[in-house]
Amino acid sequence: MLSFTEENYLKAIYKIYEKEKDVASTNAIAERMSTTAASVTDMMKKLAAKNLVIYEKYKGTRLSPTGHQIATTLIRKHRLWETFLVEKLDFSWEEVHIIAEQLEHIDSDKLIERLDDYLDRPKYDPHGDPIPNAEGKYTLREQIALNQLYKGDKGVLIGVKNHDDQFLSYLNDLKIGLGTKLEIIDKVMYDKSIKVKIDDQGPVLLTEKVSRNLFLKKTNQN
Amino acid sequence: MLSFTEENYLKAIYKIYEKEKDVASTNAIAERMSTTAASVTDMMKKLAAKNLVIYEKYKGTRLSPTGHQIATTLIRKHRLWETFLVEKLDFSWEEVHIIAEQLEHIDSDKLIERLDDYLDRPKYDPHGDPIPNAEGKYTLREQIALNQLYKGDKGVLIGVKNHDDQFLSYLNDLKIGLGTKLEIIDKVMYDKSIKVKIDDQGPVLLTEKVSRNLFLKKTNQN
DNA sequence: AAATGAATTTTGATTAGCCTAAAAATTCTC
DNA sequence: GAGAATTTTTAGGCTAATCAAAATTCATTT
Repeated sequence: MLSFTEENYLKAIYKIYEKEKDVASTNAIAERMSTTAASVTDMMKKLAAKNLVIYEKYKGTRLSPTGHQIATTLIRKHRLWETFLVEKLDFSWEEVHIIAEQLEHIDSDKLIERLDDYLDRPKYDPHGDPIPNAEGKYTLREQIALNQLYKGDKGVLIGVKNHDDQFLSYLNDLKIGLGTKLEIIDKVMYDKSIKVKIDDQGPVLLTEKVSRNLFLKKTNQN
Repeated sequence: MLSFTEENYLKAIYKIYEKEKDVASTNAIAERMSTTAASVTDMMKKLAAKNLVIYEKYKGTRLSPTGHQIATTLIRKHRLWETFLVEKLDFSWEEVHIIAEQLEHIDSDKLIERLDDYLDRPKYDPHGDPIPNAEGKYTLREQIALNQLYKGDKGVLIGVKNHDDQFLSYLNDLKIGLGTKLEIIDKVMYDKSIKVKIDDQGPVLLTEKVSRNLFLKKTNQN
């Protein structure tokens, strides 16, 4: 049985690996866990002794197959719970992360599978992130960030890169959510801001910082 | 913020108090928590320092108003989650306790209230136990143990005293659950066993050990 | 009121997770 | 490739929660 803390370390390593596609450095793990490098070194030794990670002094840490399995299960649980909170309990997408951080540690295989069934085996969570299946596999969709599109392009929002409270609330204010149709009216070269039409509403100006964090499925050809 | 462990201590004290209507002795708490009296003494000092319990050396421990509030909230959460697991995820009543022991520690007021709404504000959990409301109040029903009834009496099962896996599974086998109609066909004075008709099925013999643990609402007068 | 036995507390240790400060290894820079 | 800067590890210590064993207090009996 793993502790809450050990599980969180494995998840942190997984997340770093997802981005870097390389070993997770001690400092990177420390930053993600809001702790010190010294604590990370201690924990890596412990997890290595349990064969959950492959740790090489001064080189960094990778997940072992077992560690990887545990990490993807945590992601699966997290995203299923987020889906439950939004779909069934009517939470909004910026509220669910904190609660799911707790729920993901509930230990019951049967519970996860029943929850998955109850939600009709969803493939994506309320932020558009893929939900791994029981084997840890998930399917990525073809998606492109809004700032990569051109004037005249149209698309539907299928995911967000940033899961920040503030960012998501800002999108709520703009009435932008998953499934929202967006069309690029104009791009301002000077500051890379983009004027978009939102679900047939009047046009709105989005800064590059925002448009970079919106993933669309293109609905026009070219 | 309380730890998982501190919360469990408060719940243990509450449960002892529910039964004994008196102070909870150090040994009684130790037994419920499967720990030693020494550990309990340490913890009582800590909880007393936080004003969650009233602890008097060598005398025993009672809950403070704050401690009582926390304990009933835990019971509330536990019973709501059990209800969720049975009603929505189709678990059976003997499986839910272990999982709810974990879920009850999830910290989010909004989550509890949303869950309560989602379940249509149930008053009783899958074992027939009352669910405290947000203020910690609950309503007891008029109920009587099956072994207190007489030949010819009829009733509906509205609760069970024992929550043991084995006991509940045995009831499942007999097709006895909450809402099941029972009628006393005969009482054997010698061993206090009772012959009952179950929901219009053929009669079955129940030992006193079983009948003592079944709470009914009487449906005949006399 | 002393003695006995049970209940409870104190004492001294252990483990997990974390920290700071110092030392060591690695990487960068010129 | 030597020295500087950065990263990582080691060393030593702290706190929370636990335990076994010893000491204390309480309750009861004689």
